[in-house]
Amino acid sequence: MTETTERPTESARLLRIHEAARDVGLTPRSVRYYEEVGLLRPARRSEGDYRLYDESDLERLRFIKGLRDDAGFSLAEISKLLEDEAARERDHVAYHATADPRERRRILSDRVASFERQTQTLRTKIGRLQTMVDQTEARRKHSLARIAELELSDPR
Amino acid sequence: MTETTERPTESARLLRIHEAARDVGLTPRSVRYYEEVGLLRPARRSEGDYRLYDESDLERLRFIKGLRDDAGFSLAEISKLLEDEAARERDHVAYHATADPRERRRILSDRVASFERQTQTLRTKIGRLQTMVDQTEARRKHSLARIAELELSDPR
DNA sequence: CCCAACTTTCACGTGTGCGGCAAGGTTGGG
DNA sequence: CCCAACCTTGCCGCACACGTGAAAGTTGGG
Repeated sequence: MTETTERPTESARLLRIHEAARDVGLTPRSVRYYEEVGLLRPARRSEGDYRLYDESDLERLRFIKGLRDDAGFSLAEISKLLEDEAARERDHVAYHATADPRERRRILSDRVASFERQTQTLRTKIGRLQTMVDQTEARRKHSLARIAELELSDPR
Repeated sequence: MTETTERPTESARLLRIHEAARDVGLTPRSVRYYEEVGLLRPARRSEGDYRLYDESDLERLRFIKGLRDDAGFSLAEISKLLEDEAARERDHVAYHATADPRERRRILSDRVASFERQTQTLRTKIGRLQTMVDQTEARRKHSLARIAELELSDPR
């Protein structure tokens, strides 16, 4: 009965959809859409079924937005990355559920491997972008070389 | 009049749409679409209005494909980058149209600036991806640190 | 208790980036 | 000259990632 009303310290940190969306720079529609396609787990709901978001939800939304805007990943690709994240979450729970150091080491090793896969995905994209940068740089240097030639044949 | 028929050395290098598309790893449909949205200038046409592509067209198509697949740019963003490229082409023509060294230096300087803008666009994207890599790496190291702790409190 | 502002779900609309088909025209080897 | 294989334009369709109402319910301050 004393639990019927939420504690203000907790409920104060719960945001409704437009607040959450504004905080992370998205629209409510996008946030609902992400939930629709399974990128967000069903957020907590109010008595009247309003979606309520906490700080971890916001982090997740920022992560999604970062991948979409900055990295140019499709929601499908983001979904894959988030599955890994979810696996890490499950591992986290499993980690605290056990006291066996061997088990804990295994879980942590999985986490590390998961992080490494993620950086690999990102670095592949970086590599391809870098190739384009290199090509452009080569052309730039070619132009610079021609300028230098001109300077020689016709100094100033 | 002696120009009515094309020279075989030239026409042999002209590809029809499906050959061009296959060469660069696209579909004819995509190539036509890119033309439709203005990414490719109207390619040369045969007597019967067939699209004919030369090597520079293929380069352009590879450039587009690279930006789309590897870098994840939208066709709109690619369009911007190609406008710069077009400006460089015009400069190239202007370059050969003049013999004035001052003018030539100016044109080359513009080219260099254009290349620098392009690398800047690419590097911005790389930077954002790198931030994500760094974050992931930080979490990985955190996990590694915890593994190390475990090793200390419970060696083997 | 009222009401404006917010929310819900449902559903159709939009722009992008093509796929695929139809109805016809072109090319080029035999 | 014939015909299979290619090409043309035109148009409809589709998946993605939302935008935009509509109709109804919820919330919370006054």
